[in-house]
Amino acid sequence: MENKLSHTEENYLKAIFKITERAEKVASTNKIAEQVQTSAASVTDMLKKLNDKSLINYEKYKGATLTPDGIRLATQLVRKHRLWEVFLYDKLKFPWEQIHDIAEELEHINSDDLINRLDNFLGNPRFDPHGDPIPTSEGKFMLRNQSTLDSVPIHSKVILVGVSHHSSEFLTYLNSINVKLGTKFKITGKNSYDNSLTVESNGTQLLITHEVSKNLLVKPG
Amino acid sequence: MENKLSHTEENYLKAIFKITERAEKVASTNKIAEQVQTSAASVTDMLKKLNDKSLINYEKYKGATLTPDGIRLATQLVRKHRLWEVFLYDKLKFPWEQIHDIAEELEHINSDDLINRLDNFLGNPRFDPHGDPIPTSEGKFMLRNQSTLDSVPIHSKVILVGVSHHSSEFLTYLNSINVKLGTKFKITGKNSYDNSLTVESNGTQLLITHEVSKNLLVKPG
DNA sequence: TAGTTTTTTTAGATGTATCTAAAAAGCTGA
DNA sequence: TCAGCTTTTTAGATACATCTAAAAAAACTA
Ligand SMILES: [Mn+2]
Ligand SMILES: [Mn+2]
Ligand SMILES: [Mn+2]
Ligand SMILES: [Mn+2]
Repeated sequence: MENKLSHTEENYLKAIFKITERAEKVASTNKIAEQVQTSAASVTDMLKKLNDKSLINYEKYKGATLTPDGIRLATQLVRKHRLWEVFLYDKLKFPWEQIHDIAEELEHINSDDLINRLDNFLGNPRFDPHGDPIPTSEGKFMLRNQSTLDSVPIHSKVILVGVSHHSSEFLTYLNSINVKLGTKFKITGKNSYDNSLTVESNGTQLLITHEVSKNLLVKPG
Repeated sequence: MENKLSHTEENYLKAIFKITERAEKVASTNKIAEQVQTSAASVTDMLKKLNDKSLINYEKYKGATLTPDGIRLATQLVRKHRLWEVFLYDKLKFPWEQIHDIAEELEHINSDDLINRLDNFLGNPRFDPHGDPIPTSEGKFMLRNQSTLDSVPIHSKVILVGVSHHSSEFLTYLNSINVKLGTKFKITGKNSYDNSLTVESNGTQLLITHEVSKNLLVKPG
């Protein structure tokens, strides 16, 4: 029935999943190219191939969406990625800014038994170290009520529950201003010129640029 | 200085390492082809490439040996393979016949930090679940005094300390006759016709074929 | 609507890893 | 020593993943 996919094919599926997960209805060639860091021409080739394998729906000039099979595979990849991140963080004590890149490789190891044992070994965690929900082996997500910090009203009190980028640079910056999951913020000011915020956190005032605030996921608290 | 190697290149290095580790002085094209399960023609191509990268010494029709750089890389691969096997066995409770194939993939994950943290997390084990010694991060092996079961004299008492094949079939067979690391044997008979042995183990008599006995590593005890 | 710009696809190459078939080299035993 | 067998290499394909440049389609916008 189903042939094994190459790492590359898997990374494309995950990219399309990420893009269509939130706003976008279809994943455009250019968006995918940016996500997997390759040329648009390469993406077109791969979209044809994944379409032939019935993992995506793709028509020339109309972008791609995942089929049910594609969704299932992409969700399993996300599950593996996030469980490995928990392993690296909880068990091997890696800092949160170093785990994403290693998990990007570990997620391609192919064994359902392995990942289910790992899940169990880790105590069936429901969120990864960046606050993202971990799909169950049936592919179920636990969605959480969250907003981005740039969208909450002035004077609100919120708690950081996630970050939408996992890059080492971004997370290292958050470390430097002493911001981590669970950190509480009170919005003390909004600058409409550049959409930056002033917030109170751990008893100190911080300036948060829009570039940063739109990647911080918070809930009321 | 040093470019990253592909999984394939790494598997060839490990194959040459294994072949030249014991008896053979050089690894022949055919031996390597058998080890990595490919054609002799493909091996010739790869030997040229690894020679160009100064990881092996190779001359047409004369087989290959590892250079110091090649030895270093192959030893690190063996270290990674065996440490992952310990993880799968000790932490995830996989049976010993299922760990080799998964470790074959995990060994290619590229991070010194990862493998040193894993080593530490596992309590710096010195042997893997098949009884093979685990190289240190400096590439040092702890060699052990061992012989193959087919070479010990009649009436000897020995303990199983290792197995030289990690295939699921072989290890499942050992499970079926209740043989594991630490099992004690007393050689009660030798059949010179087919080199099979009769041994006493756990209070029962077992017939061990030569094919099996030459893959059982024992020490006196 | 008719440029103009942006996005996407096609065409044509390159590099890696593989294969089979055929040629060449090496080994061996009468 | 040389004929025949074995081993290894070469030659020529294929498949995959990638690229750049050019062409085509779609989307803006004046
Ligand atoms: Mn991640
Ligand atoms: Mn990946
Ligand atoms: Mn093994
Ligand atoms: Mn391997």
